[in-house]
Amino acid sequence: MTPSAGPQTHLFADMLARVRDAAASVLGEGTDLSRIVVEPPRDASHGDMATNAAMVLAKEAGRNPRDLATAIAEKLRTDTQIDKVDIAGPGFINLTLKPEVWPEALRAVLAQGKAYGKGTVGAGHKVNVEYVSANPTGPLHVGHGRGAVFGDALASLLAAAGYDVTREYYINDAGAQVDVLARSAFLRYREALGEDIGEIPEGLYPGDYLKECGHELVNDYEDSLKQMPESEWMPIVRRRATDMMMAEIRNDLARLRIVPDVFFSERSLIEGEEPDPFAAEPPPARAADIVVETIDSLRAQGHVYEGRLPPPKSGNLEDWEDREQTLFRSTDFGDDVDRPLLKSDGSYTYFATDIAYHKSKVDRGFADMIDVWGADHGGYVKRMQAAVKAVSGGKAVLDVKLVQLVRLLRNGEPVKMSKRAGDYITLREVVDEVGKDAVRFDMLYRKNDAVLDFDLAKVIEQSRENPVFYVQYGHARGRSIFRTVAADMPQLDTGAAALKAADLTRLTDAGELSIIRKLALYPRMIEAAAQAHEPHRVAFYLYELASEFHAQWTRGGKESPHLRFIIQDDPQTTLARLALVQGIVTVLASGLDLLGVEAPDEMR
RNA sequence: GCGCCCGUAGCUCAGCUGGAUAGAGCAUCAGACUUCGAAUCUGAGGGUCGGGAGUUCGAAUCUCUCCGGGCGCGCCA
Repeated sequence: MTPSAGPQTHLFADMLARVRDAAASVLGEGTDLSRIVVEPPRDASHGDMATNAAMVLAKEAGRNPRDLATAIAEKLRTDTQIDKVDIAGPGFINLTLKPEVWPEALRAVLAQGKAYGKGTVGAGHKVNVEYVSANPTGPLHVGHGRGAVFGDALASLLAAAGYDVTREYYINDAGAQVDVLARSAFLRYREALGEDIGEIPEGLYPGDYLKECGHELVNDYEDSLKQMPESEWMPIVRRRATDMMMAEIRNDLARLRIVPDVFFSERSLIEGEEPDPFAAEPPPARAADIVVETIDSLRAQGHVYEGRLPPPKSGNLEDWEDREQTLFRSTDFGDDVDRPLLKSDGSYTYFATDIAYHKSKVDRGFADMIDVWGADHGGYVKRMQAAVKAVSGGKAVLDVKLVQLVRLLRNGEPVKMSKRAGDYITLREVVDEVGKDAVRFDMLYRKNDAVLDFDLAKVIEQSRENPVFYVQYGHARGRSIFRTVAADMPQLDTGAAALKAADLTRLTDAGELSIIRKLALYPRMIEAAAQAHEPHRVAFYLYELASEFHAQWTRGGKESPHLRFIIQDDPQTTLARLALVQGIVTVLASGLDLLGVEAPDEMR
């Protein structure tokens, strides 16, 4: 196996396999090797890679770590790709690879191009990533944007790791809130007919965004809706209003380069309406009420019963009424209390339809599903995971990623917002103001469970220190080298084939070798970030790679001109260094693409 | 009261599923542009990883317990 054997493997995975073989040959087959890790050492002077194999296996083997390390090291010393094996500290095995490994690692980047870093850990696994899933009752705000960006980048990351990914948006179009939306739209419809509607009553949506909907209803129905009782116009107006809102939301998402594969309507679970109003192909016929079906099936398995719940602990008992109701036995699956499926008026709780929805994911073949929710839904996680267990017979796993709230600031001052008053900053406004790339990168440059301060002024004014421009500048700078060399050394062939054939052993500078090591780490980073469901790792990796590149660039200043990437009278060295730059540019572009951020050729 | 999340440099945050001497950016101070792009780089100072106990070869990371902050706790979604 060589490092360039293809996307199935990479330097670290390859070495991990070798270390496991060595460990197995010392301790015998059947040893648990799963905890062994091969990673870059903290300190480069320790070598190229380090493994904890001896320390992890010592206890089970009943040997002391240093002795075991000695035995494993002995095996590794025979490996053709390993130059030096040292034992250090409590039993680390430090590996120094043969010098020729690194040129090959860089050549693998050049050979694979955009495919470099793509892995296969997810091969054969379908994953459903559900994100945003906002009520279609108003424009998206910045908090929705964070969930959307996070979910989208996570989906891209999983796809890069080989998973078969579906990006899904669950339209909450069945609750009381969309009825409120419809009444609000109906008011705008009357307004469009010339009626003086005065102040928007308390409890309805006051935003101007429904005025257009009112006009459209007049165009299509004239004043006929006005003659109908609410029960008749409600379905018409509701459908029109939610469709319009969803069109707006899709537009907002598209501006962030977010395009879900599936829009799944909650109402479709209940009424058998089209589940995806935007589907290219008509949906398959459905049973009239999938929620009933789901509950019945759970009841048949003994997971649903009629019973009573203790009063809620929130202190607010005003509306509390002790009564027998239909409950899901979620405590059998790890939840704290059993959860109601029906409201007192007989309609489904949100949870009930959500169970049916997640069952549909199971039915569609997803054993892995990820939901991206706002942090205020944290109390909902256990019951949903319980439901997924019940509905899949324990075969499916739901991971819920909670996205913390976004504090919108301008020059450090909180931006005042009130949804009730209808005066809040929309996601679209923010994207228009600071740009898609800054929004996306900023939101991905943090863990999902950390509160995010998003300062509109700083994102623009401090653009010089903004990480997104730092990384993009790295890419543009790399591309500019190729423009320069084309002008200064027109006789030099810098095509892909020439770069691949370059004499990469000329890359001997410590900075150059460090960059190659960083590039070699990329596939491992993708794999780990995908398995941990942590797209922010990609952003940090890119920042570090750009940083090493910027540093290497500046080293070739007037103190050490021999370290420049372009050496006019040395075409061979120039070519080798251009190959390195190409590797950097390739990985930067690839990583930025995962984050949905552009990789510009220039940014003057 | 219970559950979940968070607490790391003055500020904003990483810390690669338990590894070696805890790292970046901003801010502060001192430096590098007749340069392949200075939207860049080099260096310095700055830490009881909220406190305490435990688990083990080894803890910012796992367990317990306090402290402090956030979210949630039928018929909102």
